[in-house]
Amino acid sequence: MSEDHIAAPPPNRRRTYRGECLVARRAERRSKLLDAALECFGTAGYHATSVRGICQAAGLTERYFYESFEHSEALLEALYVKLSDDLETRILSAVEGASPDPVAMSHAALDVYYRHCEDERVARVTHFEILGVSPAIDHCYRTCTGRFAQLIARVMHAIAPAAQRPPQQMELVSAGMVGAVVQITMHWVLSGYRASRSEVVESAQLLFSAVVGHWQRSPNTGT
Amino acid sequence: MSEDHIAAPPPNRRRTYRGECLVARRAERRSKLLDAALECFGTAGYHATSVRGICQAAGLTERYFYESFEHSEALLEALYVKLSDDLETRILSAVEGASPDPVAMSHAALDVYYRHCEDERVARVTHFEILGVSPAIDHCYRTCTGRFAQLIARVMHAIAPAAQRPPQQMELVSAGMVGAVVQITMHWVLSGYRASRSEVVESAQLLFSAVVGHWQRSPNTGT
DNA sequence: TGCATGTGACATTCAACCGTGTCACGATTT
DNA sequence: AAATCGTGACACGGTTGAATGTCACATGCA
Repeated sequence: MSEDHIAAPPPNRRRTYRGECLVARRAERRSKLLDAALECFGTAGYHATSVRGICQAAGLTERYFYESFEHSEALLEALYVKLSDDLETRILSAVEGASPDPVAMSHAALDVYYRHCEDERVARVTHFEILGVSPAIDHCYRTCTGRFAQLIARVMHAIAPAAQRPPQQMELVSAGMVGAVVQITMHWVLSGYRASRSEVVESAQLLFSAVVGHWQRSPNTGT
Repeated sequence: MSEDHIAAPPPNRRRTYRGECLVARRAERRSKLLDAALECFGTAGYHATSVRGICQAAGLTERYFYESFEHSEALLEALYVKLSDDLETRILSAVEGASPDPVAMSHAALDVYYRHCEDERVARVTHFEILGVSPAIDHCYRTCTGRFAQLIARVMHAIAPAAQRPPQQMELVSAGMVGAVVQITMHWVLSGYRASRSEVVESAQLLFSAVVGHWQRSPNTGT
Protein backbone atom coordinates (compact mmCIF):
# COMPACT_ATOMS: atom_id res chain seq x y z
CA MET A 1 0.00 0.00 0.00
CA SER A 2 3.01 2.26 0.32
CA GLU A 3 4.93 2.71 -2.91
CA ASP A 4 3.12 0.98 -5.72
CA HIS A 5 2.72 4.25 -7.53
CA ILE A 6 6.43 4.66 -8.22
CA ALA A 7 7.07 4.27 -11.90
CA ALA A 8 9.45 1.42 -12.56
CA PRO A 9 12.87 2.84 -13.39
CA PRO A 10 14.11 2.16 -16.92
CA PRO A 11 16.09 -1.00 -16.21
CA ASN A 12 19.07 0.01 -18.27
CA ARG A 13 19.27 3.45 -16.75
CA ARG A 14 20.50 2.81 -13.24
CA ARG A 15 23.72 4.63 -13.58
CA THR A 16 25.51 5.75 -10.46
CA TYR A 17 25.65 9.32 -9.21
CA ARG A 18 27.99 10.60 -6.54
CA GLY A 19 29.09 7.06 -5.97
CA GLU A 20 25.65 5.55 -5.42
CA CYS A 21 23.28 3.74 -7.68
CA LEU A 22 19.68 4.76 -8.29
CA VAL A 23 18.02 2.56 -5.71
CA ALA A 24 20.48 3.58 -3.02
CA ARG A 25 19.87 7.25 -3.71
CA ARG A 26 16.14 6.73 -3.63
CA ALA A 27 16.36 4.86 -0.37
CA GLU A 28 18.52 7.56 1.14
CA ARG A 29 16.09 10.28 0.12
CA ARG A 30 13.19 8.29 1.48
CA SER A 31 15.02 7.90 4.73
CA LYS A 32 15.75 11.62 4.90
CA LEU A 33 12.06 12.30 4.35
CA LEU A 34 11.12 9.98 7.19
CA ASP A 35 13.59 11.73 9.48
CA ALA A 36 12.20 15.11 8.49
CA ALA A 37 8.68 13.84 9.04
CA LEU A 38 9.52 12.72 12.55
CA GLU A 39 10.94 16.14 13.28
CA CYS A 40 8.10 18.17 11.73
CA PHE A 41 5.12 16.00 12.65
CA GLY A 42 6.58 15.43 16.10
CA THR A 43 7.08 19.09 16.93
CA ALA A 44 4.88 21.36 14.80
CA GLY A 45 2.27 18.62 14.34
CA TYR A 46 0.93 16.86 11.28
CA HIS A 47 -1.73 19.36 10.36
CA ALA A 48 0.61 22.30 10.76
CA THR A 49 3.17 20.78 8.42
CA SER A 50 3.20 21.20 4.65
CA VAL A 51 4.95 19.13 2.03
CA ARG A 52 7.24 22.09 1.47
CA GLY A 53 8.14 22.13 5.15
CA ILE A 54 9.03 18.46 5.09
CA CYS A 55 11.19 18.90 2.02
CA GLN A 56 12.95 21.88 3.47
CA ALA A 57 13.72 19.97 6.65
CA ALA A 58 14.92 17.04 4.58
CA GLY A 59 17.05 19.25 2.34
CA LEU A 60 15.24 18.00 -0.74
CA THR A 61 12.90 19.42 -3.32
CA GLU A 62 9.27 18.52 -3.72
CA ARG A 63 9.96 16.32 -6.68
CA TYR A 64 11.67 13.83 -4.41
CA PHE A 65 8.80 13.87 -2.02
CA TYR A 66 6.46 12.59 -4.69
CA GLU A 67 9.09 10.13 -5.80
CA SER A 68 8.67 8.26 -2.53
CA PHE A 69 5.21 9.18 -1.28
CA GLU A 70 1.92 9.86 -2.91
CA HIS A 71 0.96 12.55 -0.42
CA SER A 72 1.52 13.78 3.09
CA GLU A 73 -0.76 11.20 4.60
CA ALA A 74 1.22 8.34 3.08
CA LEU A 75 4.35 9.69 4.70
CA LEU A 76 2.64 9.87 8.07
CA GLU A 77 1.47 6.31 7.72
CA ALA A 78 4.91 5.08 6.67
CA LEU A 79 6.50 6.85 9.61
CA TYR A 80 3.97 5.48 12.05
CA VAL A 81 4.34 1.93 10.78
CA LYS A 82 8.10 2.19 10.94
CA LEU A 83 8.06 3.45 14.52
CA SER A 84 5.58 0.78 15.57
CA ASP A 85 7.51 -2.00 13.88
CA ASP A 86 10.76 -0.91 15.45
CA LEU A 87 9.12 -0.81 18.83
CA GLU A 88 7.53 -4.20 18.47
CA THR A 89 10.79 -5.80 17.44
CA ARG A 90 12.63 -4.32 20.37
CA ILE A 91 9.92 -5.31 22.80
CA LEU A 92 9.90 -8.86 21.56
CA SER A 93 13.64 -9.22 21.87
CA ALA A 94 13.60 -7.63 25.32
CA VAL A 95 10.89 -10.02 26.49
CA GLU A 96 12.76 -12.99 25.11
CA GLY A 97 15.95 -11.82 26.75
CA ALA A 98 14.34 -11.38 30.17
CA SER A 99 14.15 -14.16 32.71
CA PRO A 100 10.95 -16.20 32.37
CA ASP A 101 9.28 -14.43 35.23
CA PRO A 102 6.01 -12.49 34.76
CA VAL A 103 7.27 -9.41 36.52
CA ALA A 104 10.63 -9.39 34.77
CA MET A 105 9.03 -9.87 31.39
CA SER A 106 6.48 -7.13 31.70
CA HIS A 107 9.07 -4.87 33.25
CA ALA A 108 11.40 -5.41 30.31
CA ALA A 109 8.63 -4.72 27.81
CA LEU A 110 7.41 -1.59 29.56
CA ASP A 111 10.90 -0.25 30.01
CA VAL A 112 11.60 -0.58 26.31
CA TYR A 113 8.30 1.06 25.50
CA TYR A 114 8.75 4.06 27.76
CA ARG A 115 12.34 4.47 26.67
CA HIS A 116 10.95 4.61 23.15
CA CYS A 117 8.54 7.34 24.22
CA GLU A 118 11.20 9.43 25.90
CA ASP A 119 11.72 10.93 22.48
CA GLU A 120 8.85 13.39 22.59
CA ARG A 121 8.59 13.49 18.83
CA VAL A 122 8.05 9.75 18.72
CA ALA A 123 5.50 9.90 21.48
CA ARG A 124 3.59 12.71 19.80
CA VAL A 125 3.49 11.10 16.40
CA THR A 126 2.39 7.70 17.65
CA HIS A 127 -0.08 8.97 20.24
CA PHE A 128 -1.45 12.31 19.08
CA GLU A 129 -0.81 13.12 15.46
CA ILE A 130 -1.91 9.75 14.21
CA LEU A 131 -5.48 10.18 15.40
CA GLY A 132 -8.32 11.83 13.58
CA VAL A 133 -6.52 12.16 10.28
CA SER A 134 -8.57 9.93 8.00
CA PRO A 135 -10.39 6.61 7.98
CA ALA A 136 -7.39 4.98 6.33
CA ILE A 137 -5.06 6.14 9.08
CA ASP A 138 -7.59 5.18 11.73
CA HIS A 139 -7.56 1.70 10.31
CA CYS A 140 -3.78 1.61 10.39
CA TYR A 141 -3.79 2.77 13.99
CA ARG A 142 -6.32 0.13 14.89
CA THR A 143 -4.19 -2.56 13.30
CA CYS A 144 -1.02 -1.56 15.13
CA THR A 145 -2.79 -1.07 18.43
CA GLY A 146 -4.41 -4.44 17.93
CA ARG A 147 -1.04 -6.09 17.46
CA PHE A 148 0.13 -4.77 20.80
CA ALA A 149 -3.08 -5.87 22.42
CA GLN A 150 -2.57 -9.36 21.05
CA LEU A 151 0.95 -9.33 22.36
CA ILE A 152 -0.36 -8.46 25.79
CA ALA A 153 -3.03 -11.12 25.56
CA ARG A 154 -0.39 -13.71 24.71
CA VAL A 155 1.83 -12.67 27.58
CA MET A 156 -1.12 -12.68 29.95
CA HIS A 157 -2.04 -16.10 28.80
CA ALA A 158 1.50 -17.34 29.21
CA ILE A 159 1.62 -15.94 32.72
CA ALA A 160 -1.76 -17.12 33.88
CA PRO A 161 -2.90 -19.92 31.58
CA ALA A 162 -5.40 -21.10 34.15
CA ALA A 163 -7.40 -17.91 33.90
CA GLN A 164 -9.01 -18.49 30.55
CA ARG A 165 -11.61 -15.95 29.63
CA PRO A 166 -14.12 -15.50 26.82
CA PRO A 167 -12.20 -14.16 23.82
CA GLN A 168 -14.39 -11.09 23.57
CA GLN A 169 -13.43 -10.11 27.09
CA MET A 170 -9.78 -10.94 26.52
CA GLU A 171 -9.85 -8.62 23.55
CA LEU A 172 -11.45 -5.76 25.41
CA VAL A 173 -9.28 -6.08 28.48
CA SER A 174 -6.14 -6.26 26.36
CA ALA A 175 -7.24 -3.14 24.56
CA GLY A 176 -7.77 -1.57 27.93
CA MET A 177 -4.27 -2.45 29.02
CA VAL A 178 -2.83 -0.91 25.88
CA GLY A 179 -4.91 2.17 26.56
CA ALA A 180 -3.65 2.43 30.10
CA VAL A 181 -0.05 2.24 28.98
CA VAL A 182 -0.72 4.75 26.24
CA GLN A 183 -2.56 7.20 28.45
CA ILE A 184 0.21 7.11 30.99
CA THR A 185 2.52 8.09 28.16
CA MET A 186 0.30 10.98 27.16
CA HIS A 187 0.11 12.17 30.71
CA TRP A 188 3.86 11.86 31.00
CA VAL A 189 4.48 13.79 27.80
CA LEU A 190 1.96 16.53 28.48
CA SER A 191 3.34 17.03 31.98
CA GLY A 192 6.74 17.64 30.45
CA TYR A 193 8.16 14.29 31.57
CA ARG A 194 7.82 15.23 35.19
CA ALA A 195 8.04 11.71 36.57
CA SER A 196 11.10 9.55 36.02
CA ARG A 197 10.94 6.64 33.63
CA SER A 198 11.22 4.10 36.41
CA GLU A 199 8.25 5.63 38.22
CA VAL A 200 6.24 5.45 35.05
CA VAL A 201 7.22 1.86 34.41
CA GLU A 202 6.32 0.96 37.96
CA SER A 203 2.87 2.51 37.70
CA ALA A 204 2.11 0.75 34.46
CA GLN A 205 3.35 -2.50 35.84
CA LEU A 206 1.09 -2.15 38.81
CA LEU A 207 -1.86 -2.38 36.45
CA PHE A 208 -0.48 -5.50 34.81
CA SER A 209 0.18 -7.18 38.13
CA ALA A 210 -3.27 -6.24 39.33
CA VAL A 211 -5.03 -7.79 36.37
CA VAL A 212 -2.90 -10.91 36.34
CA GLY A 213 -3.38 -11.32 40.06
CA HIS A 214 -7.11 -10.79 39.74
CA TRP A 215 -7.40 -13.40 37.03
CA GLN A 216 -5.28 -15.91 38.83
CA ARG A 217 -7.37 -15.53 41.93
CA SER A 218 -10.93 -15.30 40.71
CA PRO A 219 -11.91 -18.08 38.33
CA ASN A 220 -13.61 -17.52 35.02
CA THR A 221 -16.76 -15.46 35.39
CA GLY A 222 -17.62 -16.48 31.81
CA THR A 223 -20.36 -15.14 29.59
CA MET B 1 -12.20 31.92 27.02
CA SER B 2 -15.17 31.14 24.83
CA GLU B 3 -17.13 34.22 23.81
CA ASP B 4 -15.38 37.31 25.04
CA HIS B 5 -14.99 38.54 21.50
CA ILE B 6 -18.69 39.11 20.97
CA ALA B 7 -19.38 42.79 20.75
CA ALA B 8 -21.77 43.90 23.47
CA PRO B 9 -25.23 44.37 21.95
CA PRO B 10 -26.51 47.95 21.97
CA PRO B 11 -28.50 47.84 25.18
CA ASN B 12 -31.52 49.64 23.79
CA ARG B 13 -31.65 47.49 20.69
CA ARG B 14 -32.83 44.15 21.97
CA ARG B 15 -36.06 44.17 20.16
CA THR B 16 -37.79 40.88 19.55
CA TYR B 17 -37.89 39.07 16.23
CA ARG B 18 -40.18 36.20 15.38
CA GLY B 19 -41.25 36.16 18.99
CA GLU B 20 -37.81 35.94 20.56
CA CYS B 21 -35.47 38.52 21.97
CA LEU B 22 -31.90 38.98 20.86
CA VAL B 23 -30.19 36.82 23.44
CA ALA B 24 -32.61 33.96 22.89
CA ARG B 25 -31.99 34.05 19.15
CA ARG B 26 -28.26 34.13 19.67
CA ALA B 27 -28.42 31.22 22.06
CA GLU B 28 -30.54 29.26 19.65
CA ARG B 29 -28.12 29.87 16.80
CA ARG B 30 -25.21 28.92 18.97
CA SER B 31 -26.98 25.75 19.92
CA LYS B 32 -27.69 24.94 16.28
CA LEU B 33 -24.02 25.43 15.52
CA LEU B 34 -23.05 23.03 18.28
CA ASP B 35 -25.47 20.45 16.95
CA ALA B 36 -24.11 20.88 13.46
CA ALA B 37 -20.57 20.60 14.80
CA LEU B 38 -21.36 17.33 16.51
CA GLU B 39 -22.76 16.00 13.27
CA CYS B 40 -19.95 17.23 11.00
CA PHE B 41 -16.96 16.73 13.28
CA GLY B 42 -18.36 13.41 14.42
CA THR B 43 -18.84 11.96 10.96
CA ALA B 44 -16.67 13.70 8.37
CA GLY B 45 -14.08 14.67 10.99
CA TYR B 46 -12.79 17.99 12.21
CA HIS B 47 -10.13 18.51 9.59
CA ALA B 48 -12.44 17.60 6.75
CA THR B 49 -15.05 20.10 7.85
CA SER B 50 -15.14 23.75 6.80
CA VAL B 51 -16.91 26.67 8.40
CA ARG B 52 -19.24 26.73 5.42
CA GLY B 53 -20.07 23.08 5.95
CA ILE B 54 -20.98 23.70 9.56
CA CYS B 55 -23.17 26.63 8.62
CA GLN B 56 -24.91 24.67 5.92
CA ALA B 57 -25.63 21.85 8.35
CA ALA B 58 -26.89 24.37 10.89
CA GLY B 59 -29.04 26.18 8.34
CA LEU B 60 -27.28 29.45 9.06
CA THR B 61 -24.97 31.77 7.20
CA GLU B 62 -21.34 32.37 8.01
CA ARG B 63 -22.06 35.65 9.70
CA TYR B 64 -23.73 33.80 12.53
CA PHE B 65 -20.84 31.48 12.89
CA TYR B 66 -18.54 34.37 13.68
CA GLU B 67 -21.19 35.82 15.91
CA SER B 68 -20.72 32.93 18.33
CA PHE B 69 -17.25 31.61 17.65
CA GLU B 70 -13.99 33.14 16.69
CA HIS B 71 -12.99 30.24 14.46
CA SER B 72 -13.50 26.57 13.83
CA GLU B 73 -11.20 25.55 16.64
CA ALA B 74 -13.21 27.51 19.20
CA LEU B 75 -16.30 25.64 18.14
CA LEU B 76 -14.55 22.31 18.54
CA GLU B 77 -13.39 23.28 21.99
CA ALA B 78 -16.84 24.48 23.02
CA LEU B 79 -18.38 21.25 21.79
CA TYR B 80 -15.83 19.13 23.56
CA VAL B 81 -16.21 20.99 26.83
CA LYS B 82 -19.98 20.73 26.61
CA LEU B 83 -19.88 16.98 25.98
CA SER B 84 -17.40 16.44 28.81
CA ASP B 85 -19.34 18.56 31.26
CA ASP B 86 -22.58 16.77 30.45
CA LEU B 87 -20.88 13.45 30.93
CA GLU B 88 -19.30 14.40 34.21
CA THR B 89 -22.58 15.67 35.63
CA ARG B 90 -24.38 12.51 34.67
CA ILE B 91 -21.63 10.31 36.04
CA LEU B 92 -21.63 12.14 39.34
CA SER B 93 -25.36 11.87 39.78
CA ALA B 94 -25.29 8.20 38.79
CA VAL B 95 -22.58 7.48 41.34
CA GLU B 96 -24.46 9.33 44.04
CA GLY B 97 -27.63 7.48 43.17
CA ALA B 98 -25.97 4.07 43.33
CA SER B 99 -25.76 2.04 46.50
CA PRO B 100 -22.57 2.78 48.44
CA ASP B 101 -20.86 -0.34 47.19
CA PRO B 102 -17.62 -0.17 45.19
CA VAL B 103 -18.84 -2.46 42.46
CA ALA B 104 -22.22 -0.78 42.15
CA MET B 105 -20.66 2.66 42.03
CA SER B 106 -18.08 1.90 39.36
CA HIS B 107 -20.68 -0.04 37.42
CA ALA B 108 -23.03 2.92 37.45
CA ALA B 109 -20.29 5.30 36.33
CA LEU B 110 -19.06 3.05 33.54
CA ASP B 111 -22.55 2.34 32.30
CA VAL B 112 -23.27 6.03 31.99
CA TYR B 113 -19.97 6.57 30.25
CA TYR B 114 -20.41 3.84 27.66
CA ARG B 115 -24.00 4.80 27.10
CA HIS B 116 -22.67 8.27 26.36
CA CYS B 117 -20.24 6.77 23.84
CA GLU B 118 -22.87 4.73 22.08
CA ASP B 119 -23.43 7.82 19.99
CA GLU B 120 -20.57 7.32 17.59
CA ARG B 121 -20.33 11.02 16.84
CA VAL B 122 -19.82 11.78 20.50
CA ALA B 123 -17.22 9.06 20.82
CA ARG B 124 -15.34 10.25 17.77
CA VAL B 125 -15.28 13.89 18.77
CA THR B 126 -14.17 13.26 22.33
CA HIS B 127 -11.66 10.52 21.53
CA PHE B 128 -10.31 11.11 18.02
CA GLU B 129 -11.00 14.53 16.61
CA ILE B 130 -9.91 16.36 19.71
CA LEU B 131 -6.33 15.14 19.49
CA GLY B 132 -3.51 16.70 17.54
CA VAL B 133 -5.38 19.86 16.66
CA SER B 134 -3.34 22.51 18.45
CA PRO B 135 -1.53 23.10 21.72
CA ALA B 136 -4.54 24.98 23.07
CA ILE B 137 -6.84 22.03 22.39
CA ASP B 138 -4.28 19.61 23.77
CA HIS B 139 -4.31 21.60 26.96
CA CYS B 140 -8.10 21.49 27.08
CA TYR B 141 -8.06 17.74 26.55
CA ARG B 142 -5.50 17.33 29.27
CA THR B 143 -7.63 19.33 31.68
CA CYS B 144 -10.78 17.33 31.03
CA THR B 145 -8.97 14.01 31.11
CA GLY B 146 -7.34 15.10 34.33
CA ARG B 147 -10.72 15.79 35.90
CA PHE B 148 -11.85 12.28 35.17
CA ALA B 149 -8.60 10.89 36.51
CA GLN B 150 -9.12 12.82 39.73
CA LEU B 151 -12.63 11.50 39.94
CA ILE B 152 -11.29 7.99 39.66
CA ALA B 153 -8.61 8.70 42.23
CA ARG B 154 -11.24 9.96 44.64
CA VAL B 155 -13.45 6.94 44.12
CA MET B 156 -10.50 4.63 44.55
CA HIS B 157 -9.57 6.35 47.71
CA ALA B 158 -13.11 6.13 49.01
CA ILE B 159 -13.21 2.44 48.24
CA ALA B 160 -9.81 1.53 49.58
CA PRO B 161 -8.69 4.26 51.95
CA ALA B 162 -6.15 1.97 53.55
CA ALA B 163 -4.18 1.68 50.36
CA GLN B 164 -2.55 5.07 50.37
CA ARG B 165 0.04 5.53 47.66
CA PRO B 166 2.51 8.20 46.74
CA PRO B 167 0.59 10.94 44.89
CA GLN B 168 2.77 10.67 41.82
CA GLN B 169 1.82 7.03 41.46
CA MET B 170 -1.83 7.72 42.18
CA GLU B 171 -1.78 10.26 39.40
CA LEU B 172 -0.18 7.94 36.90
CA VAL B 173 -2.34 4.97 37.76
CA SER B 174 -5.50 7.08 37.58
CA ALA B 175 -4.41 8.33 34.19
CA GLY B 176 -3.87 4.73 33.21
CA MET B 177 -7.37 3.80 34.28
CA VAL B 178 -8.83 6.63 32.24
CA GLY B 179 -6.75 5.44 29.31
CA ALA B 180 -7.99 1.91 29.67
CA VAL B 181 -11.60 3.04 29.66
CA VAL B 182 -10.95 5.32 26.72
CA GLN B 183 -9.09 2.74 24.68
CA ILE B 184 -11.84 0.23 25.22
CA THR B 185 -14.17 2.82 23.78
CA MET B 186 -11.98 3.35 20.75
CA HIS B 187 -11.76 -0.37 20.18
CA TRP B 188 -15.50 -0.63 20.54
CA VAL B 189 -16.15 2.19 18.10
CA LEU B 190 -13.61 1.08 15.50
CA SER B 191 -14.96 -2.45 15.61
CA GLY B 192 -18.38 -1.09 14.74
CA TYR B 193 -19.78 -1.65 18.25
CA ARG B 194 -19.41 -5.37 17.93
CA ALA B 195 -19.63 -6.11 21.65
CA SER B 196 -22.69 -5.24 23.68
CA ARG B 197 -22.55 -2.39 26.14
CA SER B 198 -22.81 -4.70 29.11
CA GLU B 199 -19.82 -6.72 27.93
CA VAL B 200 -17.84 -3.54 27.54
CA VAL B 201 -18.82 -2.33 30.97
CA GLU B 202 -17.90 -5.66 32.48
CA SER B 203 -14.46 -5.64 30.89
CA ALA B 204 -13.71 -2.14 32.08
CA GLN B 205 -14.93 -2.95 35.51
CA LEU B 206 -12.65 -5.93 35.67
CA LEU B 207 -9.72 -3.55 35.48
CA PHE B 208 -11.10 -1.40 38.27
CA SER B 209 -11.74 -4.37 40.50
CA ALA B 210 -8.30 -5.71 39.78
CA VAL B 211 -6.53 -2.51 40.80
CA VAL B 212 -8.67 -1.95 43.85
CA GLY B 213 -8.16 -5.53 44.92
CA HIS B 214 -4.45 -5.30 44.32
CA TRP B 215 -4.16 -2.19 46.43
CA GLN B 216 -6.26 -3.53 49.23
CA ARG B 217 -4.17 -6.65 49.39
CA SER B 218 -0.61 -5.47 48.96
CA PRO B 219 0.35 -2.64 51.29
CA ASN B 220 2.09 0.51 50.20
CA THR B 221 5.24 -0.24 48.25
CA GLY B 222 6.56 3.21 49.01
CA THR B 223 8.14 5.78 46.70
C1' DT C 1 35.00 16.46 -25.40
C1' DG C 2 30.05 16.01 -26.19
C1' DC C 3 25.75 14.13 -24.80
C1' DA C 4 22.26 12.18 -21.79
C1' DT C 5 20.73 12.18 -17.38
C1' DG C 6 20.39 13.67 -12.26
C1' DT C 7 19.68 17.49 -9.44
C1' DG C 8 18.30 21.99 -7.25
C1' DA C 9 15.92 26.35 -7.29
C1' DC C 10 12.05 28.30 -8.43
C1' DA C 11 7.68 29.43 -11.16
C1' DT C 12 3.07 28.14 -12.23
C1' DT C 13 -1.47 26.30 -12.08
C1' DC C 14 -5.33 24.97 -9.65
C1' DA C 15 -8.38 24.40 -5.83
C1' DA C 16 -10.03 25.21 -1.21
C1' DC C 17 -11.24 28.00 2.39
C1' DC C 18 -11.40 32.01 5.47
C1' DG C 19 -13.22 36.27 6.69
C1' DT C 20 -15.70 40.23 5.15
C1' DG C 21 -18.76 42.83 2.32
C1' DT C 22 -22.97 43.86 -0.38
C1' DC C 23 -27.70 43.96 -1.25
C1' DA C 24 -32.45 42.83 -1.37
C1' DC C 25 -36.21 41.30 1.38
C1' DG C 26 -38.87 40.35 5.67
C1' DA C 27 -40.08 41.74 10.38
C1' DT C 28 -40.68 45.26 13.88
C1' DT C 29 -41.31 49.69 15.84
C1' DT C 30 -43.15 54.48 15.86
C1' DA D 1 -46.74 54.13 6.15
C1' DA D 2 -41.99 55.05 6.86
C1' DA D 3 -37.88 54.17 8.96
C1' DT D 4 -35.05 50.82 11.04
C1' DC D 5 -33.25 46.61 12.06
C1' DG D 6 -32.66 41.35 11.34
C1' DT D 7 -31.91 37.96 8.03
C1' DG D 8 -30.45 35.11 3.98
C1' DA D 9 -28.02 34.54 -0.28
C1' DC D 10 -24.14 35.21 -2.39
C1' DA D 11 -19.90 37.67 -4.18
C1' DC D 12 -15.21 39.19 -3.44
C1' DG D 13 -10.26 39.46 -2.24
C1' DG D 14 -6.66 37.29 0.03
C1' DT D 15 -4.07 33.42 1.55
C1' DT D 16 -2.44 28.92 1.61
C1' DG D 17 -0.86 24.73 -0.08
C1' DA D 18 -0.77 20.68 -3.38
C1' DA D 19 1.04 19.07 -7.46
C1' DT D 20 3.38 19.86 -11.74
C1' DG D 21 6.47 22.27 -14.87
C1' DT D 22 10.67 24.90 -16.42
C1' DC D 23 15.44 25.77 -16.79
C1' DA D 24 20.22 26.12 -15.66
C1' DC D 25 23.87 23.56 -13.80
C1' DA D 26 26.33 19.29 -12.09
C1' DT D 27 27.62 14.63 -12.84
C1' DG D 28 28.59 10.38 -15.21
C1' DC D 29 29.28 7.89 -19.54
C1' DA D 30 30.87 6.94 -24.57
